[in-house]
Amino acid sequence: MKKTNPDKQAREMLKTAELYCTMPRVTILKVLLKAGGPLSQDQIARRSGKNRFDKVTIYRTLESLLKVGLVHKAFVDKRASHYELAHNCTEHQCHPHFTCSKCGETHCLMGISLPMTASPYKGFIINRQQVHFEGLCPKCA
Amino acid sequence: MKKTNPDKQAREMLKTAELYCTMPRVTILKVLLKAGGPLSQDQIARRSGKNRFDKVTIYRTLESLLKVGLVHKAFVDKRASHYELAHNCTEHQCHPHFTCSKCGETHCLMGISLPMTASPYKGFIINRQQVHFEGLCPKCA
DNA sequence: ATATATTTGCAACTTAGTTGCATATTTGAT
DNA sequence: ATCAAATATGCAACTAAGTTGCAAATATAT
Repeated sequence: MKKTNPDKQAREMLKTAELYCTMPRVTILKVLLKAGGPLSQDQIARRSGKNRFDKVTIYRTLESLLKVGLVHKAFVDKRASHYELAHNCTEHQCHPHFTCSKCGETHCLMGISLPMTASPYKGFIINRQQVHFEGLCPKCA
Repeated sequence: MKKTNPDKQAREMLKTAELYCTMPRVTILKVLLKAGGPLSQDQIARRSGKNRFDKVTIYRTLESLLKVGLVHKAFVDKRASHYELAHNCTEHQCHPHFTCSKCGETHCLMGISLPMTASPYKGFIINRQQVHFEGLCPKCA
């Protein structure tokens, strides 16, 4: 198992997606890689360290990453969208998320299989599905 | 099957819940009864007819109805929470929702059974689950 | 009818997210 | 390495959902 170099990895993701390789983009990708779960604009900003990007930049970066499919909008909590890397997700179906109502942390439930995509409710065409759980995580239970 | 009187029905719901029976509450309940699906504050306001309540009143009314369990927060779309009557929903589990990405309408998928509540992901206690679909409704397909 | 408990509406605020535009950075060609 | 064209950034100003404090209005029980 080779030592992963997040910086290199981020740059390669951008190059493959044919996006300009800029500092905000590299940094934000690294933050998301490290987090391993969904983050809001605000969380990303606070985890970007010395690189204090304008929130507009973060939003626009996330939009670019969304457009090329590197990132997903995972869910909305407290009026804020949370974004995560699209690893392991098809464009139609992502894993469920679990938000702890005590500590506020969100976890990705990768092992659980999703219900359907296969329930053609008379004429409805499902393009995306989202499953969100709320409760207590192991630490807070 | 007796003719339903929404006004009476709304008042009875409030009385049963031991809430003051005020005009905003009755009206908002009637709007929700008629809609049969989730509505945002804005949508409720526009469907309240001549009774133009302040948005603060609508939010506070919804909060009261939430507290006594008459109403659910169904999902968030375009940064706005959508509320619906808690008919047919336990406090833990509601039916899935389907939002059409073309016309924006949201439908309740009552027939579909939900996946789990029964997948104890090592230590996570699930208190609520939400399933949301996006795609094209029959009219827009 | 009236006192008490509760609700309403206004104004002012908070915060996520957006838009226009001038400046700065990336990139590819030379 | 240099430079022009393409693209991204940051600022300021804005939009819109939702919240808070408080005085005035309304519902309820007696």
